[in-house]
Amino acid sequence: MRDQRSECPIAYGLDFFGDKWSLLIVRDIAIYGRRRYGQFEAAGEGIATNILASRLKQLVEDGIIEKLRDPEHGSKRIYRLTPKGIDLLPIVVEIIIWSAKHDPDSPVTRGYLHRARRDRDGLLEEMRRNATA
Amino acid sequence: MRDQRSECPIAYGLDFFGDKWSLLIVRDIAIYGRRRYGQFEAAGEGIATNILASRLKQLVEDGIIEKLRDPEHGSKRIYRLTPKGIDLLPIVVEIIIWSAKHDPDSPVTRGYLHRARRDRDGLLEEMRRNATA
DNA sequence: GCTAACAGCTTGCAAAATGCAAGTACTTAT
DNA sequence: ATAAGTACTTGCATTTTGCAAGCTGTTAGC
Repeated sequence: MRDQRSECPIAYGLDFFGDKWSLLIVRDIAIYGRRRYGQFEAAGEGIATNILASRLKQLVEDGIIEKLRDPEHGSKRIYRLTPKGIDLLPIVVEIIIWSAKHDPDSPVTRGYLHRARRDRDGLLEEMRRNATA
Repeated sequence: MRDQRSECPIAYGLDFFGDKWSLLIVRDIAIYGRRRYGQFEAAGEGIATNILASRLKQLVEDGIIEKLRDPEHGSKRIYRLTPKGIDLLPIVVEIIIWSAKHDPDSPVTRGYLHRARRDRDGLLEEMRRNATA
């Protein structure tokens, strides 16, 4: 358990994912289907390898993702979201909605936004299925 | 406009509020009704004064909060959420829900969680009204 | 009008975090 | 046996954060 800053639930949550990279890793797994170290590294966000390794380790320790060995390739490691990590998806969706509204160049489609508002539970359910596929 | 890390909407949003302190400031204004520098400082989270000043300045520059002079007290500054900042409230609510689920000592009440799920729009509307009172 | 207190910062510097670039260890492919 | 793939670790430079003291503008009290 992290040292707690305060008893506020927002501060509590931000102690887990209040840095930039943690939610981007969750995004990579949940939205882009990336599962391996090299894929995170190659995601194009410019993360340093020591920071990536450090964040993956922290997210595993926090129970947000899990690290498995690829049975077919001994060198490869597979990262997956745990249920605790999957519970971050509503936060990810709200960030997408916020950015779509405030980024004039946002690539988010009208269809996605429509679905996020009208069928939010359905969208989240589909994301959960994709994240555990 | 910040230097953009990538075109991903999550990365875009996190460039605005991906550090710990920014969302805590939004929380202080929206949930605790704090509006002044001294109240943010005294919120008990341990923020350094130079960081607080720097974050407030950045949030103003980003259009998330606005800074007004108290007409009745020339030294005082009043910070308020802009519409862009108010649009962060759904993210704040999702963080509260996540923390309530995963923090065994969470102070979040069952009533709050019930409302967040069954009357999410109503809760958000009430928060918006409180944030602009 | 002067002084103290209030309010909101700024500054210099130390500590911590982040990132660069090279290197390491284990595994697989040839 | 060697080269390549994969996932890191390491040393060090750079950047960010935070501490503590101090500064500037305004108000309150006398």
